[in-house]
Amino acid sequence: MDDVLSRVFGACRLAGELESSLRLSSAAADARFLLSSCEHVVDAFNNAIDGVRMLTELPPSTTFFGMADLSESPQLSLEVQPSAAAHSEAFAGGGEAQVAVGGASSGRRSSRKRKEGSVTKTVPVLRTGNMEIPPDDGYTWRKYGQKDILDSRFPRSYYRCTHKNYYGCEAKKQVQRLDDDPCTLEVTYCGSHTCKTSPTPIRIPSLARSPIGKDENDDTNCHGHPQAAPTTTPSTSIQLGNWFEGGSSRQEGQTQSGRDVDYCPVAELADAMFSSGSSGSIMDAMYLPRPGN
DNA sequence: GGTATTTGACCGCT
DNA sequence: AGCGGTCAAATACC
Repeated sequence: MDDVLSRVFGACRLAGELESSLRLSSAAADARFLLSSCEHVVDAFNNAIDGVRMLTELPPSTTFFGMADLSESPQLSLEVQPSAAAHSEAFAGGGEAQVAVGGASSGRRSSRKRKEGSVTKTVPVLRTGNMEIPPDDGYTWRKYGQKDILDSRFPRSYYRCTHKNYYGCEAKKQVQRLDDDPCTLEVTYCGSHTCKTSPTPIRIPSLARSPIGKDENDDTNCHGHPQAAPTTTPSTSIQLGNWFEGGSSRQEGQTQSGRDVDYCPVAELADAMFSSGSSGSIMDAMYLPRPGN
């Protein structure tokens, strides 16, 4: 119950902070920012609604409240099936996106192994100069595979949560560039981030080879954004910072000097302020159409 | 030296 | 049998 209330309060706070930021900054003139900000608020409320539904044992919502209108936008549409955990992840990064859960987002791929509860989200590739930056989803990912897909010009990349070994986090995602729109990525999230809910890491000595000194006393988790867990909610100004960047500040590997970093609020703030993005290198390889394609 | 990425091989599902 | 997903050795990077 507390968790549900926290979600509600968190959503209210997000809305209030959005209002404040719009009053205080020139962000109001930025349509992109407005869109992603509104999405974030809607997401927070829907997360709360799902929590309430679970409490009342009503069937989970099949559509996000208010999203029907948004779905008419060419920039954003949603198609959701039950899975509160999964959909909360899909929204971790905000930004314009299309979301579908349980597969069949495009109907193009059979995705036979796509699990129930998976969330498919299409996100635009952000361009910064010559670089194409995938939007940040707020988590840290480690690439574990790449595969040529039968009817796709571009390979599909497979990522798992960087903290899999340490927290036993089973979250995974697949990233693939769309054939018909190379400027768009289709990101499929599978599994939930246990690393975000577990205050204490799962100690598997043989597996926990990640920076022990850093993680050992680190009660933070692998994500920098609040999901619906207000107890670890960083300041919204940080989130807004990421939104301003199109959420591109962090992506695969959340690296600093090439290594995974569990960031503290200060580092996060600095990151948000200075757009210290490190993404791109991994995805670049994926984005480049292979010769012959 | 430690960690992340790449990539060929393997496994299981359809 | 073909394909998608994952593993793990090799390699790259810091």
